[in-house]
Parts: sequence; structure tokens; C-alpha cells
Amino acid sequence: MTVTDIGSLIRQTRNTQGLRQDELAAAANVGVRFLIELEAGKETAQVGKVLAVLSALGIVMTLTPPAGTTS
Amino acid sequence: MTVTDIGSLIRQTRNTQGLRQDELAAAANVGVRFLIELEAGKETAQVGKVLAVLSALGIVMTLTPPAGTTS
DNA sequence: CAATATTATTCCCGATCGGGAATATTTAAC
DNA sequence: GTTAAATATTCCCGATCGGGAATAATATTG
Repeated sequence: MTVTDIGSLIRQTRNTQGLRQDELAAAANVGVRFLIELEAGKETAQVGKVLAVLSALGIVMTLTPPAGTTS
Repeated sequence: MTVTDIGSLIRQTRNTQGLRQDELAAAANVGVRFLIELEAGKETAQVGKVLAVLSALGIVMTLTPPAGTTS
């Protein structure tokens, strides 16, 4: 999973929901410029804001540790 | 999923793998201070570096869009 | 083609990042 | 208690964020 992957998924999900960039940006409380750069795969985006965008789209994140290290 | 959750999981996984903060930081190519702040739930951490840490620990991220929006 | 919608790029600039290194502070071991 | 290990906090400071607004470029539609 790369930042480019995340950006692509965000853009795709946004489109299938019929949202414009400025609408999603407003919903997630971020700037339009930030969203543009995030969709383009910006490595340096702040993780909190990335989570806000994902959440605004209803995208659920799951983190699975390597097998056998859960204990 | 919050940044605090991510930080907690990173710390926990790091501990179960017997890694010190400086060791993981070196493996992920980030600074020790960054890792400390990330484990504490720093909202403003750069997403690229967060992914690097997760990857160094073998933690897999999955993003699932809301049902019915995959098309 | 013309008109519009949408996305992307650039400007300025205060605020904050994030690094290494040094210094606490906390925790563990003997 | 003492020595050491591990974690956390501060210092300085160049690099970059990220905002709004304006402009440019790229679809879409009639």
C-alpha cells in the first residue's frame, strides 16, 4: 500500500459518490489544494488529514500485524 | 481508526518483535523522535513515513470503500 | 466552436515539520 | 541502592506544509 494507491482510491471513491473535489474537501475539513495533492499521491500529507478524508468517504482502514505477533 | 490507534498498534507490534525505538527507526529510515511522536499519536506525521514504519513492521493496511461504491 | 464545469497549478507566507544531538525521565536488572 | 537501558523531551534551524485566491489547463455539454 503506497500513498499513490491511497490517492487513487480516494479519487475513485469520490467519483463514484458523485462528489467534486471542493465538496469532499469541505466535508473533510481540508483545503482543496490538499485534496488535489493527496489524490496525486503526496507523500508528505499529514496523516490526520488523510484519515479525515478517508472517513468522509466512508473508507474503512484495517491494519493487520504479521501473523504470530498479535500476542 | 485514529492516529492514536495507529501509534498504539505500532508500539505494540514493535514490542512483540523485540525491537527498540532506535532500531525500528533505522529500519524504517525515520528519526527516533519521529517514531516517538508517532507512537504517541501525532496527527501531523507525514503519511509516507507512517507507511514506511508500518511496512518495516510487516503491518498490512487494507482500505475498504463503503459497500456499493466499488463500481 | 462556445460556454461551462472541473481539476490542477501557482502565488505569498505564517506555522510547523522533522532531523541530529544532548539532556531528562522512566523502567528494569543486579 | 546503583548501574545501565529504554523512552521521552528539549535545543536549533532549514525545509516544507497547507491555506485562500487567482489563474491556467483540461474535460464536458449543447
